[in-house]
Amino acid sequence: MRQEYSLNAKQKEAIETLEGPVLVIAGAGAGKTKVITERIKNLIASGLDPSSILAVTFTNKAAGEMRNRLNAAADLFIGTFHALGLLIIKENVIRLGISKNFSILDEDDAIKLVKECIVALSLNPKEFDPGRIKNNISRLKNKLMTPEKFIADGFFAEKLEKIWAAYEVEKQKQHFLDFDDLLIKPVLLFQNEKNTLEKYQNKWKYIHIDEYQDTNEVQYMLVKMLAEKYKNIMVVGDIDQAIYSWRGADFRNVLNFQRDYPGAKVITLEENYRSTDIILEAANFLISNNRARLPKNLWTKNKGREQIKVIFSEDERKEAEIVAKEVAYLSQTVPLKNMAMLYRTNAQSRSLEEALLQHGIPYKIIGGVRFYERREVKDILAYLRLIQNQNDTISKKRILNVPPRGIGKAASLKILGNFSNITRAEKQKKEEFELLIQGLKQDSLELGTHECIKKLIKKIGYRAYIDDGTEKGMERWQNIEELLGVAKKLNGGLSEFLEHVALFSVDDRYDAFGENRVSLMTIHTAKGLEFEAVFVVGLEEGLFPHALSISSDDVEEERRLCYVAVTRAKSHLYLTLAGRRTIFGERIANTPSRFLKEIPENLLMFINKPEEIEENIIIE
DNA sequence: AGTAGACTTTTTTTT
DNA sequence: AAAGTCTACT
Repeated sequence: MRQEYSLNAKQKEAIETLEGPVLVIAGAGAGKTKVITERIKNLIASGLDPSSILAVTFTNKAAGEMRNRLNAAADLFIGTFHALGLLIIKENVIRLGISKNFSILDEDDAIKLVKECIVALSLNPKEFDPGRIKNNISRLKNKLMTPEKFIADGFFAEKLEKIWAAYEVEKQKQHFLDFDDLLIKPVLLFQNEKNTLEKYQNKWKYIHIDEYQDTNEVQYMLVKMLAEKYKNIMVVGDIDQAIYSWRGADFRNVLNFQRDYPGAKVITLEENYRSTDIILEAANFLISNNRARLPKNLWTKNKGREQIKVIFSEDERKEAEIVAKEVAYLSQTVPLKNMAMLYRTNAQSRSLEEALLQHGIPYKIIGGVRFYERREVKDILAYLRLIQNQNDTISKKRILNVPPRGIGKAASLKILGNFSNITRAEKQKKEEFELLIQGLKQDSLELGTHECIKKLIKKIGYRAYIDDGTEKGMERWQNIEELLGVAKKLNGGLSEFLEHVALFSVDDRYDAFGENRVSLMTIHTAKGLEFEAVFVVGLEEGLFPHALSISSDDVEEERRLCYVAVTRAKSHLYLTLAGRRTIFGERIANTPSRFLKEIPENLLMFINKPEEIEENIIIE
């Protein structure tokens, strides 16, 4: 992905400004990663101790790429906000009153815990959807709100507060931190202990923040605190690529940078080194429909040879079929690994996959049902979490009878401590289970994680349990083998392994130089990547922009998402749409996305365009 | 305690 | 349409 070109004047200015606050506004493909890495190189070349440099990225993938470009050796922190938070927490567990054996709750388990709290409060989980409640809690936490400070107005808010309070208590009891805690705890620590904050301020004197438009309030606070003393901070961002507001991100942080850091130098990078002029012009027209933005006009020296192809098809199957055929055709000149199919929702990958299989085109899905969330993987991880943190009842509950060892619902409740009328047989089962965990704990102290997991699988007979000879069973076993592979590669202790599993997701495995396959992923996942040929599928009202964003009046974020999608393409761009689509097993007729109409027709080449696209609704 | 079949939910995006 | 959850029966 490295761009081989000499630096332009603006880029030079950015990488040669080594002191003070700097805001770099960098459009898509303008070389922002290059600016950060080159500036870090300059800092090190000027004699600065690398360990006083901090670089925070939005994804692990971006962090990995940055580290590659810095030729690995340099000893500095490059990582996500969550990894940074975890580092600070681990160095201050005692001050924070957190058990050393804490575990990180993944989103799944966090929602489970919320559900338990809802049930414990005698509320109906159907009325108070655990996932939605968890979202609400998360949004509030990311604004540094607490259940105590929260002023509940109205029935729902009152219940929310109760559930939230119970959730926090339960987390404390079971030695859990959720993703939000990884950011909040350091901020609270710094607010309460100025000398601790100062220690970190003195440690990280030169701070770099990537994707600043996607920082939320806690992240913003954390950065502000760390940068306050020396004010050597470079943030890089692009408001037009802000696509995480639903997660609490606030692109106004970019707009406020000059207010927060008076005298900040502002550098705007507008020359794009990625796409053709045709693709860029389309992107510029599209995004100019947004009101909330800073005027910016990306330009390029790349002359495009082909228009953007807009392909209409009857339904999602035909859409996938055409896309697969086009990929096969393109593959004569463009390697598969330089092509990507991008979609709004994960569910769309299915039809694409089927068509690719039929055509025998190798592909890989990035993201989707995430690896660490697969049932068999979670089972094994639950054992490991319980070994590490005996207070973790979420994991205990999960594996008490997995594989089946005669502990049913009733016995399970008693063993988890809710009842005292335990029978002799149940008591024995309980003791056997405890013995098993103790034994495994001993193994984990004596063996490396890889060996430890192998022994665990053997002891509980897990392979026989999941690998039943069917194709699915084989696949499950393969996932376990992959997990073993991760453990072997990491070659560290159990807690290190569990941390890795908690903070790194599958998309981190994406490798631009790896196997020759087409990539399939959501547009969110594609942020920061680039491909010779890009297929953006499903450009229909209701899907993209998504119906939920239309009803909540947030189409501008969808448009930014479309802008991100379009600007991933270097030379070939395809926009496809279907007249009807199966959603929830129901055939739905769709009209073309408004985004298509926002691109001037002279940049487009229509294929299979129906006579009257507006009246493309057919009653079946 | 374990399972087959009914019933329900899913699909917005994720560190 | 498919996967997950619940229920009632063995």
